Amino acid sequence: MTVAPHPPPVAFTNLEEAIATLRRAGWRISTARRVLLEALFAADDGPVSAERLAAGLDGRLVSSELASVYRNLERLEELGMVRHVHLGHGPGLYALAGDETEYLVCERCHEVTTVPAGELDAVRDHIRTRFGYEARFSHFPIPGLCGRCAATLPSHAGNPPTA
Amino acid sequence: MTVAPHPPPVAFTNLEEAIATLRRAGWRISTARRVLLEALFAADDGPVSAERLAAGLDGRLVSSELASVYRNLERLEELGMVRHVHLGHGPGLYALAGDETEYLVCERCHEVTTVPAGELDAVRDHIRTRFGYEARFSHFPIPGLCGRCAATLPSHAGNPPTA
DNA sequence: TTCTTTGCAAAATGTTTGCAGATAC
DNA sequence: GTATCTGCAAACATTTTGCAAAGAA
Repeated sequence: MTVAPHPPPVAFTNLEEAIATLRRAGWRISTARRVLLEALFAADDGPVSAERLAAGLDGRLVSSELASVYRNLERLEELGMVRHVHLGHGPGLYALAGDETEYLVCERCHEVTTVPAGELDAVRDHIRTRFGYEARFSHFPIPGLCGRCAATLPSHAGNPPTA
Repeated sequence: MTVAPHPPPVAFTNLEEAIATLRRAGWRISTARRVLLEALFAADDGPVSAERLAAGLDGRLVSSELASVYRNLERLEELGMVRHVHLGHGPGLYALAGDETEYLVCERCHEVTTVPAGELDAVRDHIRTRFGYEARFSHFPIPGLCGRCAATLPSHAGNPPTA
């Protein structure tokens, strides 16, 4: 299975632009695709599972076939219009590219801390300099322990103050 | 400054010590468990899937039941003697705790860069200071692009086909 | 008309669970 | 003797695939 590269900037800010982009890329615009894009645009509470997309965001929108949703998400990701993250052990969660929010996830209490794009640039710079590696925390999140859990933990090491 | 992340330090350096630790924790030492520990100690080429452990590292050792392997790995992990990583989309990979090697994985070519314990301390410090969060890269790796792929990639333009 | 895409069903993959019998202590 | 563990089979969750029919261009 293929993991998408850095999403190229396929410009689009609304449904019609997205559709135009797909047309330009030679895609046929089926109902299933239009509906999937609508769901992606309508998903305002962060990345969404394929299942929830297929269910029309729990019934708010027209629902569609899970298999087609997966197929289209995969191709949209290759195109750079969609990305997906794994927050913990559940299903992958998908979102329109462009929102490059990153995540810190607590392994213990599963708290998810949202990190606005750019705030990890210093970390990325460090990793690039040291390891020649262009880190991207938007596919897998950064796992670890939130301040609270780290403080609670049977302290065997210098654990962080609850910042 | 930064010390071992998550797993509590359950001390053991060989099979017999590990078994003694389990006994102390009230575990019964079944053949399945002994065999699993043997496989974990014998796994010298990095973290191993449950399936490969169950297969006695491809036949080199006695094989055992996959379900039991999962059950025991889970409990060993709770005890802090085992940890697991997800490198890419395959099965989880397990290793004895103590080796806190971390990983950088290229999303493009799947190259895995091994990072000796401690070398990401600066990154961890930064994240702790900034977000009050004790990062641990040994469960999910840091994803991104290796130097070669990042160079190949028309920095955020164009869309190379994913292999 | 032609080639892509869908919908459905079935398979594949990775992991978890229920339970009766085996086994460590 | 008894509570823990195992082995097996079946369930489960997520994702992928094959294929005939539908539909976009």
